[in-house]
Amino acid sequence: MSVLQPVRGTHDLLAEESRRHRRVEEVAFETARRYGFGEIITPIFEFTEVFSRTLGETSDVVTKEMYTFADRSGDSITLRPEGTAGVARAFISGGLSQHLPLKLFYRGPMFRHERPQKGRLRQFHQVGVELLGVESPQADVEVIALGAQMLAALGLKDKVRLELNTLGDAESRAAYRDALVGYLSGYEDRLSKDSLDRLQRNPLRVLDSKDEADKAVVAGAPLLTEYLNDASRSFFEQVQAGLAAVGVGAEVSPRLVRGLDYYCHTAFEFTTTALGAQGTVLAGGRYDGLISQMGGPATPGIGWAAGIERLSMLLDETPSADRPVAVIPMGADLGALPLAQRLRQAGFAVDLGYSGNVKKRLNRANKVNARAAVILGEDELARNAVAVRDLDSGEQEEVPLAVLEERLARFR
RNA sequence: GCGGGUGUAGCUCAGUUGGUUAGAGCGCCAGGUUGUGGUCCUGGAUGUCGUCGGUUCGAAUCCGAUCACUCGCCCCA
Repeated sequence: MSVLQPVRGTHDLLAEESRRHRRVEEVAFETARRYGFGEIITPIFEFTEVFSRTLGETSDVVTKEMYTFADRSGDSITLRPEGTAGVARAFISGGLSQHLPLKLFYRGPMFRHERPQKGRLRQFHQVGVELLGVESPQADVEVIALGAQMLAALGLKDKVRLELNTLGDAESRAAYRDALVGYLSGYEDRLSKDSLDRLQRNPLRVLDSKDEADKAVVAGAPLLTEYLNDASRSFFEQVQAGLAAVGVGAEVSPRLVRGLDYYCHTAFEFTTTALGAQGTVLAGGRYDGLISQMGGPATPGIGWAAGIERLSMLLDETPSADRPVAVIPMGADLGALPLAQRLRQAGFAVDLGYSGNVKKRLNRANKVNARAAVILGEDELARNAVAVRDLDSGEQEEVPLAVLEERLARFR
């Protein structure tokens, strides 16, 4: 088509799409607010190390998906690929350890240089929450319940399911990792190329392989639950019991793992089958080691992020736009502009066309789905009145200018 | 990053075995006279047929490259 195309994987959101997008954002923020979360707005770019150090040097995000560039002073800058690292950086640089526990909500664009697909973009948007400073599994329960409530408020309760797993603490995870690598190394001849690669970079990922041969090997692999120490086992049990107590249904999914290095204990995903290959709609977990790994005071944390575009696609209906009041003059110089101004200042959404006769202006009023029309005619104005027409019923009445706002109130 | 599919007006699409000025529906604009919409009738505008290059007397139709979208893989929200 035109030479002027948006950059691959980016989109303009307008009209219906933008309303769906905003609805997801607003419902998420409102739900988070009820759980005591306040908003944090961090920059959309950070020094590259903020991401490369926290996400793991070998992760896909760091090795091939970051938008990185040198700024004018030569510093390496990266457009944020996710939200947690920036929040963690803000926590440390802002000395927020004085305010624990800290409950933060964020929203905004994220950038990943991936091959676009349905529900997968290069600039996409997330809402997310982080709860910092609480070791207790109560935090995990609260954060997951918040996610579930937000999804329910969006009408998605029946479209998603919650998968839950534990990665154990560092000790359990290390022990299991060794056992798993030991087991898988015995089958290198049968594993797929992808899984041999995973074995090097992120062995737990092999558990989630879709390759049939891999699945056969994985079927006999040791289970993480066998390697959990008492503390980790107890932690996971408390999370499950807590979720049951607040009525959030979860399925334990032993093969659910996380791609990013900083996770421990709880890992969870809300998934759907409605988005093709992109099933994950909201995902997160516990990251007790992250803040200290970045050089801050040891601080536990748990959080999740959800893709706004993915949620937006699942919405059953598009929120309707405002229904304005149309101001329609039947001739020039009838004071339409001052009247529109007066109504706007009184709080009405007012549509005022720029040209055309009455017929055309009424047509336009339909197009913008106006609820009512205030029609200015010379005869009525001579009596200090205007005609107010209910555009749904077609009823019209003459209203004295002095009481216009009052009579218009029902069309708001 | 890898593999498959697609790409014609704002939108959804049609375009016969390559053959003159590329079509439909919806939408848009204008009219159906003097101050009233959503229906109806009539008329009108709009496309570098994604882009670039090649084959041919001639290409929207064939070939190549490229870009974008789309499905799957990797990975992820």
